[in-house]
Amino acid sequence: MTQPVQNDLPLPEARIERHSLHEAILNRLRDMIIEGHLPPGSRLNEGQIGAQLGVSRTPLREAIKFLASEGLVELIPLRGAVVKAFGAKEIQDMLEVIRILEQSAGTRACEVANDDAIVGVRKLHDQMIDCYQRGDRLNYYKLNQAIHSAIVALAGNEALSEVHARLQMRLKRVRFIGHEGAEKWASAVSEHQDMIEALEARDAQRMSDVLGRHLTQAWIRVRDNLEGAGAPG
Amino acid sequence: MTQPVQNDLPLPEARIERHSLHEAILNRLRDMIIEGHLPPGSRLNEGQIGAQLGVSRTPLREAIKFLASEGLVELIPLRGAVVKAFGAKEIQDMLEVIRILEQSAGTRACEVANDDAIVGVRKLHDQMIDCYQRGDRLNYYKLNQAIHSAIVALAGNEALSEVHARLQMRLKRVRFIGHEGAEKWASAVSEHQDMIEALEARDAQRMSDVLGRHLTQAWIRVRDNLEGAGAPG
DNA sequence: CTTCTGTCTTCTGTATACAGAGTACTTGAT
DNA sequence: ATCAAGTACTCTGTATACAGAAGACAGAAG
Repeated sequence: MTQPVQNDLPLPEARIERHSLHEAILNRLRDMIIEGHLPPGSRLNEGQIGAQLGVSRTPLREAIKFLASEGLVELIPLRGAVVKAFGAKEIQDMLEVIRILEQSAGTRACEVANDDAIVGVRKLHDQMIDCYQRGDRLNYYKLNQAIHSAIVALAGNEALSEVHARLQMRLKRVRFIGHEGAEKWASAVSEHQDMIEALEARDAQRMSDVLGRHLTQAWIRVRDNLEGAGAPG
Repeated sequence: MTQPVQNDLPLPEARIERHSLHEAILNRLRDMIIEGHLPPGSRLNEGQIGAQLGVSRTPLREAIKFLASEGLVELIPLRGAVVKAFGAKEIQDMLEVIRILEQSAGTRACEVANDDAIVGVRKLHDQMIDCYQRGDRLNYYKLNQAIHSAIVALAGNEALSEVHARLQMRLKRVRFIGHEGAEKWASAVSEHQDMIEALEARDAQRMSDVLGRHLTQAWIRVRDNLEGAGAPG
């Protein structure tokens, strides 16, 4: 790490800025958790991960503490951190809170969102439909999350967006593994279609209803894919 | 700066366990922020605070990262952490999210809470009324928070309770300074009276209504006490 | 008097060192 | 062969050391 660096070469983006190490480690750890490289319940070996990431334990531990407050890992005294494993009940509860937040945000969005922002959501929606038709699950998934975040953002409530983002982050892994069948995917797309129409019509009641239905269905879809997902309870 | 520091950390009863240092530092820092010892916008000098608490910078920095994820402090690259200063809009937004959460929780509580738990809330309420009649503002304040947390807990949704607790934590300082006048205090008590009655009657609609009113009023009460509270925006 | 610049101090960010608890392995007895 | 106790290794938690950036200050130039 403290090698004699030759400074006449630009090294376009290889170099990690001192001040961005924390963020960099955070993102790497989140990815490792979400992508299942660090499975739920597994311990985070600081020495090993630090070596793997090329940083010492000090900033790594700080990042782990940050993740602990985010709820992605759990701190166990004298035994370090383990990747948090969510049970079915916990997942259901989180999805219910997300539902509550999105319904409120959606209702508010119909009242206060400006037209340009709604057009922005429509564009995301069209892109997502495109991914659906091409069978591009990964980008569909990403756009799906982006759309939900965007709708929440339309409400113009920073705290609401933040809380929503945090919960969505925790569920990323759970939803990441869920490869639902064709008909479930189709119904999800259909719900999204209703959603964007309600939004464009600024029909708050319909928006709230369809969001409620969508999130309830989301839970059902997740639950069915939850058999051996290492989720106790 | 490297003076022999007198260990005046908690030391509540004898020995501090190795594994509890993290929690101890966290609580101390939270207290220092909530009680205004570290005013909003001020930088956290790691050396100074570490000496004051009798710990080295390493565990202190880890606690600061944790608080950053909680939203109590803000990390500024190469400049450390500063106590987060909330503007009026941010406070209003947070209170709105709390309102949303409490209304949902209150509604659900009327459906699923068991009788004993409701009796528990009633006891807290009676204690709070007692504090009101004795003019004991500090304990009134604490019981007030406890009651709201308890009502949310009645819904039996861990994620909901956690999100609610986090937001309430952030607002602790703001509400801590708010010394409202007699008539405002009286109306708050009156709202709480409605609240407990609605809960005992398991009247979900009324519960949601009174909670909505109570939280809206809470914002008004806070706003009026927000003049020179160092809150930009 | 103002402003710019070079230097010095202070503080953050990271790495390394060390002590103690946890974990696994080995050895001995039943 | 199984189980228990002792031992050695591993890993966490904390302290200290060090490099570099930010901020403060003083002196010189305009």
